[in-house]
Amino acid sequence: MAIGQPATAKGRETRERIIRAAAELVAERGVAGTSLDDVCARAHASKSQLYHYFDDRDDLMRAVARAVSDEVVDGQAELFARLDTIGGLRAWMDALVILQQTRQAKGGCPIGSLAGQLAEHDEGARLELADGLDRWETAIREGLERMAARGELDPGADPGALAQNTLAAAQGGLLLTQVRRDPDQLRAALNGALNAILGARAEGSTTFRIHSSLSGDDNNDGYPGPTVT
Amino acid sequence: MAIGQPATAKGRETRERIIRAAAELVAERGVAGTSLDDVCARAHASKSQLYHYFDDRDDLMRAVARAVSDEVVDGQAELFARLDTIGGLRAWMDALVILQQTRQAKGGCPIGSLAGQLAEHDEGARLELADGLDRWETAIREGLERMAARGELDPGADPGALAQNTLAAAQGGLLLTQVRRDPDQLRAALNGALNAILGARAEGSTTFRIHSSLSGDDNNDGYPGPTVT
DNA sequence: AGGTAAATGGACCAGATAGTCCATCCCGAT
DNA sequence: ATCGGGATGGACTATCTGGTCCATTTACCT
Repeated sequence: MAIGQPATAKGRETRERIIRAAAELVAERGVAGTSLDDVCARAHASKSQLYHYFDDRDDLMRAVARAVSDEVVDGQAELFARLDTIGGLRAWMDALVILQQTRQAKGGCPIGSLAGQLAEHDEGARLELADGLDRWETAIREGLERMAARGELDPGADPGALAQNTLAAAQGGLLLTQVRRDPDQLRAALNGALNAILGARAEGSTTFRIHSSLSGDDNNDGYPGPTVT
Repeated sequence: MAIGQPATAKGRETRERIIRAAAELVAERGVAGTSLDDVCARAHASKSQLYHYFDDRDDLMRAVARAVSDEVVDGQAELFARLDTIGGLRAWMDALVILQQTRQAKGGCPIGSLAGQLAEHDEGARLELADGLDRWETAIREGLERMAARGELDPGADPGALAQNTLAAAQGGLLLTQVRRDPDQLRAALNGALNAILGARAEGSTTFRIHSSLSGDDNNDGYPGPTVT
């Protein structure tokens, strides 16, 4: 049985180093392509250290799932804080698209990608990833709720449903982006989610056209996309 | 080097049997959890047969990716044929949700799931999966185009964008369904996509409320979901 | 300082796995 | 029938990988 949490500062450092190395390798080569020997080598650690802090391979991958979830969610914290305005929503979406562009559409969403590799194999890992998605969706929902509290959303609008929808669009868009190696797939999907939110704005808050195309550039309420190439 | 296509009927049969066995095992245990010995055992074949028809493991997995793509797309053919009406769209979405319910939300989309496991590892497999998604999206787009041709969609509506959006919603919804073990996630995501299509209907074709909630049951144009439990 | 628990080094093992090899068998064409 | 190539059987190997073990060192507390 492995130690729960390291007792010393040095121990915590080693544990973290191992998780980080494992997460990097998993991102590069996938779960299956990552061996414990590889992890040890990159972390400058020995097998005994790895098994001192983790029960087995699955336990390590669970820790990786948690670390990845934390990184994805925490990494968007500043953007999440501004999700209570249309501009903030656009900024968040832009950031996601730009990130995919810089990554050349490789890898997809770290959480979504791990899901396909771990969800059916290890229940604990599945729950870690579900927790990450929950925190993500919660951030979106709370932003929309703040908009609603300011009266900017139609009273009949459901921030929870809109947030769920937006997260699904992000995940689906990221998957299409990964498989097609085309960041535009994410942009288009998020565009659709944004239009759903725009359609739920309170009447009179801003004028907009009802039957607008989802992607037409002549649509003021459409999502023009980031300008980075 | 492996034979391209088997020369005899018996050979074709064997090759197919191997692919089917591999696809089944991959669906059950994932790519990483499937060994070639397992595949041989289930296919009642020997190693020499496997290596007679495939170059190596990656080559086999590429064939699996193609077979899975075909199965997913061909398996929806009858539903695809009716995607040119709102009722047909609903029927297709219902079928997807019901399928997830019967599978207890396990596995997600076969194509999407394979994507996370193969896309970054093997370019050929990625292309096979991309092709499957393309055929899927094409089916949706052509349905919407038939609606547009009948004048049931707003002239400004973009069937291509709506189809892309719908596919992204399906994939995102399937991923959320898998991670959260909740088929409702798919229903909600498809609901959003359907609302986008409903919003693009030609004016006057049917009355509908503009600022409707995405999931409210009091919304006649919303997507009530299948009644199966 | 000294003792105790935590942390580390690294050899070692058993099982699994991808891939090889060659002898044999089957079947259709001549 | 027979002959040649495709199809098959299945043993074999080299390597990799998860996991174990124990001796040794280091860090923390009193």
